[in-house]
Amino acid sequence: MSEQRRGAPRSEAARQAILAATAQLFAERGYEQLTIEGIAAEAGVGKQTIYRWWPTKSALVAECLLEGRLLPGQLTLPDTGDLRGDLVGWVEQIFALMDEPTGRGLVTSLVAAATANVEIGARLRDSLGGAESVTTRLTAGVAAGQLPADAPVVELSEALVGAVLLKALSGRAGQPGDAARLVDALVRA
Amino acid sequence: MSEQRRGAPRSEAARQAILAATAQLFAERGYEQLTIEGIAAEAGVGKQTIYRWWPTKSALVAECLLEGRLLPGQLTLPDTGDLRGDLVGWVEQIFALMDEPTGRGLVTSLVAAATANVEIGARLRDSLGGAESVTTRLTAGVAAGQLPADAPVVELSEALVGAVLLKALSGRAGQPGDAARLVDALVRA
Amino acid sequence: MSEQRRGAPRSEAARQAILAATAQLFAERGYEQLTIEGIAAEAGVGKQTIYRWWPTKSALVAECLLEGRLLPGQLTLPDTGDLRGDLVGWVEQIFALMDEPTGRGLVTSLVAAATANVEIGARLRDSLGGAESVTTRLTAGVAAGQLPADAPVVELSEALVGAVLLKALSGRAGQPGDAARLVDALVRA
Amino acid sequence: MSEQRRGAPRSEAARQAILAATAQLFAERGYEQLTIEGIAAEAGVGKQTIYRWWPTKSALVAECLLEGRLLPGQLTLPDTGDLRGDLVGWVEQIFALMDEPTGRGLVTSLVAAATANVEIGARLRDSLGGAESVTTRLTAGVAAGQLPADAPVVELSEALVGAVLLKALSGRAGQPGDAARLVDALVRA
DNA sequence: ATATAAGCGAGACGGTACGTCTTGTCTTGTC
DNA sequence: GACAAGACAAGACGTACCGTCTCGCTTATAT
Repeated sequence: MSEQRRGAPRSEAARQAILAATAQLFAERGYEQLTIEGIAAEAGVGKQTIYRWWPTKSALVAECLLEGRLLPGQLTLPDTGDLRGDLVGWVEQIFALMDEPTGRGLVTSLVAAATANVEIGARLRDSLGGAESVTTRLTAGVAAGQLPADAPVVELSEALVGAVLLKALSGRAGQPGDAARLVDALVRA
Repeated sequence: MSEQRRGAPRSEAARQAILAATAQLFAERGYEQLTIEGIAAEAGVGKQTIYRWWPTKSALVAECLLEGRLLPGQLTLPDTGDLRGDLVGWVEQIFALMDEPTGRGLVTSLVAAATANVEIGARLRDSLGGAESVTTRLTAGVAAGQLPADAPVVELSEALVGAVLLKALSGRAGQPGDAARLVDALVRA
Repeated sequence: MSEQRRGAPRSEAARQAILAATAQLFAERGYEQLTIEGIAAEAGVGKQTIYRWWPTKSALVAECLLEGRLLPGQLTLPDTGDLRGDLVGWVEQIFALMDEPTGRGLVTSLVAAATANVEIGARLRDSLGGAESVTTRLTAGVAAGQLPADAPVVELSEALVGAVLLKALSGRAGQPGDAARLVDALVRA
Repeated sequence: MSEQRRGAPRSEAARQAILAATAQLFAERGYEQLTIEGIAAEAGVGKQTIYRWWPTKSALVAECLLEGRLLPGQLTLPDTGDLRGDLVGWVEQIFALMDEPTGRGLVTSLVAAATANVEIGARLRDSLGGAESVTTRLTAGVAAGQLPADAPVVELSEALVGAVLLKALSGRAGQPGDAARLVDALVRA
């Protein structure tokens, strides 16, 4: 029954090397400077091996993002019970990240990647905030009575993440008090 | 007294031709596919004339944006007295624009340009919303008593524009009702 | 044991097309007007394919010269037994060639190429005269008793070829009797 | 009667600066690397001032050569009474010059210039040897009875200079004894 | 066992665009 | 009107990558 494929199976070692090289070069140089040839050389792999499995540079970056190889892990939004404090802390973390040149490059590179690939955009929204962390946290806030029962959690989290991205793009991060003011504007009593 | 420059002055004709060609090719092909060589050819200009006055492709795009050559003019946010209605209509216009492939390309291209150049980012925030239209409209709403006197107009307008951009990036525009829900989430009574 | 090369082997078709294009454009326009870009276009080849195998324009021309693609074939120095007659005839042929604009361009272009590349100079000396034809002919003359046994054949042939080149450079070819006078000055008695 | 020209007369200072700059850059970089822009910059002169008076780079070089700004002055062929010794010494001087990289560059650059401009070729033949020095010296030798009365002085001097040039082009200068052998081959008792 | 396929590293290939350099012409204001 | 300065259209330079295409291995079924 099973029409079994012949020939060598895909090399997992090559796949790992490619994704690792992509993540490293992305971090070092950013999305624009990322080249397939550079990745192939760094990974010790033929270019064809990349083109065989990923149609575009952006697809490759999307897979890295999905595997969590691009974003630092500590950006998680905690739940200490203090909704406002948690949100402000999280936004401040992101602003601090964007104040280092490294961090701003990371965020703009991710956004650049997102402009090239809707899937990266969706992924980025989810992993930066969207469904996963912010929405969850807001929903918890509703359950805890810190937000009205009918609070539009999805819209609020998109607005929060969007405002952060916009600040990243326009290089406006970092003013002390910004984070608190933004959170208060969206999640006020 | 007068620091007198010598040599031929900058050619305004060349400058106009270059900006016009940039705007046209940007609209036709987007930021990524935009090439200095293509612009020079389209404008009937030597490449050096471009490099003499603009250091990068992104600076050239920034100047086009500043001169209003990239964004359709009809995106202005009106003031009919009905704050909520005005905002919802404006967001719906943007969502409608992004539903056409042309429009989404335009917005993502602008964002891509913004990732390459902070000035473009700032400009984009201002011209899409930021200070200029949305903030003004919200301030008018405060004056009209439709918003509390202490409403954080700057933060709210950044959140609104940011949410719109985020939807553009993640390809999520267009669900009917989205615009209204977003506006209500931010500017509720 | 065998140092095995990997990757696609060099394309002989591309090599032939490049050399043919070089020879054609050299004949049409001369060495100075020869451009790598023009050769690539004429040959239907990427520029990099030229740069991959030849370091400079002059190296490319040297290879064409080595393969006999630049000089007309009929310039051979015959051996009819009449040493003086053979030499005079050969010099007259060259002077006649240089009287046409094409011919003078060819020779000055070859010399221009030689100034850029010692190898071309050596090649040119050999193929125009030096070791190959004139020396051989003079040696035959020695054997036939038309020249003294200790005649400095190498120096004489260099002097003959040198004098011809010098006339080519100074545009002095073509006076009837010049060829005979030159040969007599060198190979008298 | 005299149609009097109006306006400023040609600036001799500019002319001198241009020729001096040309000679210097020619010596530093050679004919191929010589650029009108470089000369103008070095001379502190507008490009147009060069184009106004010289049609081409080669005409400019020709004028330098004519004014003796390109060749070292010590290359004169002396007349000590010893014809063979004078000639051998002169050829050895030239060979020695060509053994330094500077010297070979100088000669090949002059030849390159000659390929671009017949006038330079004629000038070069004359100033390196032709009419001026070698022919004169050989004529003196005839008068002194060191050469037969009917010796073809013009042809011999062209052959001598030509052989030297050919050696320069093919990079063959410098073997000790070469100079003597060459002179003996042409001017034997 | 022996075909038959596919994957792989390597790298040549036809292209496109880069950013720089130079050409020869032109346009200023100064002398 | 010559001059220094320098903008301009044109186009070649040599480099970097693109995405495709051979090569000669090295695995894996499938016969």
